[in-house]
Amino acid sequence: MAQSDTVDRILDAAEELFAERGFSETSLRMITGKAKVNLAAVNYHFGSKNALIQAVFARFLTPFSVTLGKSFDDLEARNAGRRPELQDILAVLTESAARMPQRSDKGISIFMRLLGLAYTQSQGHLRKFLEQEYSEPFGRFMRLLKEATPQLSAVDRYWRIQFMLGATAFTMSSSDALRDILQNKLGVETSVQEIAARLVPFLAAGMQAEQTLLVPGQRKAPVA
Amino acid sequence: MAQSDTVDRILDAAEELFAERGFSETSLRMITGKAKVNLAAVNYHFGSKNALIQAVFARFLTPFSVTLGKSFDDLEARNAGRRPELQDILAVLTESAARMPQRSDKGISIFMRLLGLAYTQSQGHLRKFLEQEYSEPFGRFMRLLKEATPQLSAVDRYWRIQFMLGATAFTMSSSDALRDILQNKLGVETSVQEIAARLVPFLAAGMQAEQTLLVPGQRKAPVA
DNA sequence: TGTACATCAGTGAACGCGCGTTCACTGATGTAC
DNA sequence: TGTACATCAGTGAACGCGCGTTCACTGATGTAC
Repeated sequence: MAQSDTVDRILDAAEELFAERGFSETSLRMITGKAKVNLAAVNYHFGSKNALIQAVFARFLTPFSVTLGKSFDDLEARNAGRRPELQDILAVLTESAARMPQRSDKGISIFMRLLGLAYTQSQGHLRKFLEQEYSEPFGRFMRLLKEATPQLSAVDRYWRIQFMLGATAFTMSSSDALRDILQNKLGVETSVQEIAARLVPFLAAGMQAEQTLLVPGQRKAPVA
Repeated sequence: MAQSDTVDRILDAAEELFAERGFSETSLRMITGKAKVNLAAVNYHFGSKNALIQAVFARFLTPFSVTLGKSFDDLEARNAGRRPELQDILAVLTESAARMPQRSDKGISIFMRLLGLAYTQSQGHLRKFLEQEYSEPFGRFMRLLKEATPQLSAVDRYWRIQFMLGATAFTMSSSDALRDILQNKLGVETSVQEIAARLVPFLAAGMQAEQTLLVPGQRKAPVA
């Protein structure tokens, strides 16, 4: 081999194992075993396990954020000043994800599950890394969401975005397990694209629900 | 001390640390250190770390499922044969949670975060335990949801329930962090009750969104 | 009432194990003169 | 064209550490006779 493929083999194995088991439950010995490389190669090429985790994310998030940026450009050009529709913004996200070059047929679901895990597992270093590297496309997404939901107060919008992220990250982060259950219970096969197609209307409807009315002091826990 | 309180001290410490850091990231040494008991006491009283995790869940889930069962009885009595409203079913859940006797002011948020972690972290033994112990109230909740959404196909309902669980579990499992951000960014304080009051309309609207229309073969990933 | 024994909560120290990381080393390839 | 040196990917073995668990033991309390 003229150029080493050790780095890629490590990234491939790590990506799959992290998606399957989470970060702290995946050891370097599992990764190097699956990748058929020497244990010390991870620290040689990446420096540490944490740096490897970040490299796994960078490898798929960097091209994705480029694709996403272009899709946002298209969307804004199409709308030419009019405010974008919420459903369109969400569709841009799912379509950009689907358009990514796939390393395997499991590509999108691994990708989604990793994003879910990043949010869910308490990996401080990873959250910092993602905030630093991808604040631009994330900020742009938030700005578009704000324009598409002018009727919401800032606080309502904030929480509803969390609810959306939650439904998405959670569903995608356990999508393999969920799909298996569905297949057993209902005898239906479901692709990631189909899940996304079901998710988008759910999220859009939730975001556009009637404004939350909070009566202060209402429904406090009663004294026993 | 006539009766030992070691067991309760361990459960209190474990509950708080698990909610803060997750299961595998919390060691028995942290727990026994915080509880000010001997390291070996966990294995003496519970048998293993996994059994301790299950005991933490049993301590709050068992009384909760009793309360919830009664609230479901009330709901069905009130409706007397008519089909229950979706919003009412969800409200019963949040009110039952709020009515639980609290060990501290952090009670509900710890409780919620633990449920989120149970779903999110890959703890096979815990999932099995919860399925065995609490299948009855969970099944009842699912049946009520089905009655309240007769317009949905079984597959659509299945996925939308996953989306609801996701939004809830995710939001609750990081609610402290989210609340901190909100407080910093927007200068607003938010209680768990208020988050729940915002979440319920979001979920209800999502569940009742227009039926998903899937055109087969549409929006497949294009060949590059 | 006194003695012997059983039970049980709790303890201190150690066990073996898997972890991420380090280190001295090899062997192939490229570069300078 | 040949030799000396530098660079670099990769390796095998070991390091120290924190982990969950175990074990022999203590000391207080209860029970039987």
